[in-house]
Amino acid sequence: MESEELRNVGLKVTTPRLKILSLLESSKAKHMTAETIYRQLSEGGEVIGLATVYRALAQFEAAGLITRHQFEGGQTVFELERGPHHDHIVCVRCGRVEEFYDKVIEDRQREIAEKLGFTLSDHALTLYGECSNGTCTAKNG
Amino acid sequence: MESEELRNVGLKVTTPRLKILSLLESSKAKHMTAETIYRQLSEGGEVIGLATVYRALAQFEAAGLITRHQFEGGQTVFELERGPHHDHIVCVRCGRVEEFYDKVIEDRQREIAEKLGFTLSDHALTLYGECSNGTCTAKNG
DNA sequence: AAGCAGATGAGAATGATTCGCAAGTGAGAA
DNA sequence: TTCTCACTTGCGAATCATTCTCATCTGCTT
Ligand SMILES: [Zn+2]
Ligand SMILES: [Zn+2]
Ligand SMILES: [Zn+2]
Ligand SMILES: [Zn+2]
Repeated sequence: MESEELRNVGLKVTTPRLKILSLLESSKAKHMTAETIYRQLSEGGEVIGLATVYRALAQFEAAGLITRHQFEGGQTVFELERGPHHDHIVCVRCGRVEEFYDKVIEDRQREIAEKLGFTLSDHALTLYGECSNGTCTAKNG
Repeated sequence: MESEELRNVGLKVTTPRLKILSLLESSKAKHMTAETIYRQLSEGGEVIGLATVYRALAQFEAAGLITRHQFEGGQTVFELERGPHHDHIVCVRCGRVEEFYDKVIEDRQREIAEKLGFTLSDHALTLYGECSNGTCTAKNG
């Protein structure tokens, strides 16, 4: 249950937090903006403030429950931290986001950091391109 | 001369553009924010608007003269597009930025994009970590 | 049931970036 | 050189996303 997740990371179990966490878990869209979460909850009849959504997301992130991504040209999106680490490739035409994991790249990053005298703590890798015509759902031709 | 660069990319040669380009070329800091550029030019006695700086940077980027980077937790920074492509590693304590290029990673990205049915057009890779105590200039201990 | 630290909603405040517009200025034409 | 005009610029207003303020509310503990 989501209540457990919140308790486990030391967050008080409140209605707004539960609703946000539930939405993230049930949504078909893996990557959501604060606005989207706010809107969907509001449309669902919930009385919740945008500020609360931002606050909750920040806390969830700090607690390691979710991760934040900043794709260029778009707003910050959040996704549940489930399953193994992965990076993203974004279609610059339709916005579709695919995930991938590449051990070679992951290992290389660590080696590079070490070589440069850094203790690697995180990384952000996002590829940009156009998805194949068959799958691209871009608005204009 | 900078005038040439501007002409070559089809931009009219104007004082503001020349000043901004010159600053980018002469500055010891490779990565600068629009604000920094604006402030340094203003302190140098130039009469220039912040909006003009943003406009010029956007045009320079579109023309391929500079590249834009968005390191997490910081403002957008710009750097002259000179020399070969490279990615960055940023110290989360002192903010120091080092550059690196890794062929293995670059090649891998292309393969991944292809496998996923994307035509790769760009990518953003930034590593985060702490640089060695000897070189880190973090404010607090 | 009572008490309190922490949480929330609403709206104001921020900070970065973009817009709108009247005035200014390159660069080719005359 | 001067004329023209589309392109530029400075300035302030406007946006947009995100954060802050604060009075009110709500989970837990006792
Ligand atoms: Zn993802
Ligand atoms: Zn697409
Ligand atoms: Zn660089
Ligand atoms: Zn450092």
